[in-house]
Amino acid sequence: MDDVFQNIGNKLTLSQRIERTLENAIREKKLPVGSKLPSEREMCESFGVSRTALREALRRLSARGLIIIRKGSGMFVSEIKIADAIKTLNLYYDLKFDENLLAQIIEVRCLFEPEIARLAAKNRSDENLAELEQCLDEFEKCDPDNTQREADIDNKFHLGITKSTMNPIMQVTMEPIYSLLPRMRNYIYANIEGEKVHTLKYHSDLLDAIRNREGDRSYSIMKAHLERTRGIYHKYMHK
Amino acid sequence: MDDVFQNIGNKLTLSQRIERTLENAIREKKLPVGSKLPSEREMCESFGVSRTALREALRRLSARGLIIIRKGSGMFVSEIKIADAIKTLNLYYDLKFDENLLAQIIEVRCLFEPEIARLAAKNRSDENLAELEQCLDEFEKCDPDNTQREADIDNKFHLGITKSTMNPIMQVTMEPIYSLLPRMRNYIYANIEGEKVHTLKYHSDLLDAIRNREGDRSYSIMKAHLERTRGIYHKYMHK
DNA sequence: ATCAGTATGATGTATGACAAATTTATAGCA
DNA sequence: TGCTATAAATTTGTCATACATCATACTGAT
Repeated sequence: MDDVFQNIGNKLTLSQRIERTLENAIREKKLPVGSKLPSEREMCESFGVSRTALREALRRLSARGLIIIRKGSGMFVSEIKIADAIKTLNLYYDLKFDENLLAQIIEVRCLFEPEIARLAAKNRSDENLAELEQCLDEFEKCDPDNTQREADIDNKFHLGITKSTMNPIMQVTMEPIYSLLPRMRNYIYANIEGEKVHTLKYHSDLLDAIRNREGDRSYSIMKAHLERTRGIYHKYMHK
Repeated sequence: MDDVFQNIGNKLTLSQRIERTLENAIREKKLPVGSKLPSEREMCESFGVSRTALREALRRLSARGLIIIRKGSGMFVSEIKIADAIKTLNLYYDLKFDENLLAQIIEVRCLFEPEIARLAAKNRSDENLAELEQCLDEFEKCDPDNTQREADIDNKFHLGITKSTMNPIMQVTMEPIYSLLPRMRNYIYANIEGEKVHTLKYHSDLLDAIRNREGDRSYSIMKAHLERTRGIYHKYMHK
């Protein structure tokens, strides 16, 4: 082990210790979600620290999404949302962004989404179906010049299929992928002449297969759909 | 639209505006990674705010991993790490944890990892191979009573395969899944009598297939490997 | 009972002071 | 000149106090 000598002089600051204490209390559900924290004055007293140190700990916790602070009202244990993690991932991608990113995303989608479509056909609920139908409808009616909105609806459709797997981990896993797409809207097939018709056909076929619980067919259609996207990328984008 | 009257009173606090300003500067790389921020005194002056407000903004940024603060030294723009996002996800799972989680994870792995194995066989480098070989070796030599270490090495092997796809998005996408596994070590097949032999065989076969760049075979072995895991889960764990 | 105004308590910001850690400058020496 | 040890300056961490701003509960008049 190389890390024998580490973590000894690693003194945490006071506010970090406070942060950790509160975080553990939340993790162990001594402070359940939705509950109100004591006021700053009270916590200062019970911790025996200044308001400054306490507040800086609370700022950190709120930045991480563990608590929400309402001015004049109080502080509450917050339900951590996937969105918090996705925000961090997005920031990561913002700084790591390179020209290969789009190709890599398409590759991931080609690999994962057909399987997702298969599972969705098996597990979908009627509500899922309704949502997908609405997406398709919106997509159909959408102004072709509004490529931004088009891409958003496209995205929502695919996310809807992922939700239909009824496996929340699946959704959490794929969310960051989908959240990456909007930022590269302008590079995406949506604004390639005549592509909307194809997308519409694929989506409509997919919906049909999922409605009838045809797993293998859903798989195939999704595969063809994304492979076409990949082809377009290589033809038009990849210089 | 129902939201005509929304988002007007939604005033951000001063420290939040400071946070956002600095965050944007980092995103736009006006403050490049590794660069030193001005001192608190200087920023207070240029922003025209108190030290309190500024510091609370800085605490938030450091909590989110955008900057690191060194007492007596200064503040520096930090390279955001995937680990930051994964920490948030882990917190999320900590609070959302229910008995279905393990089954859901296994399902995701059954769907995704065979495809990953196929791609890994195609794209792996010699370095990837060496890492996988080392994992296998360690796994073989590992004390069977040390199920914790065994599970960690197992994990590392699978993560190594994901890395071998040479697609960083793939890695980022799967990392949270793998990071979930250690916490459920005690529920996992590792401590089921005689299971190590099977795992070893699967891993060794997988390595062989990946070495020879046999994509389809890698797919099949991985599928069988994980389906066995799923079977064991349903047999032993799922009451 | 309804509504306006008020009192109270919560968080947000400002200021000044000192502590603690680090870096930089300085003085002394070889 | 170059090195070392000490001193000084700089920077972040914490404390204390005061006041501003927002949300809610209370009060009282209509």
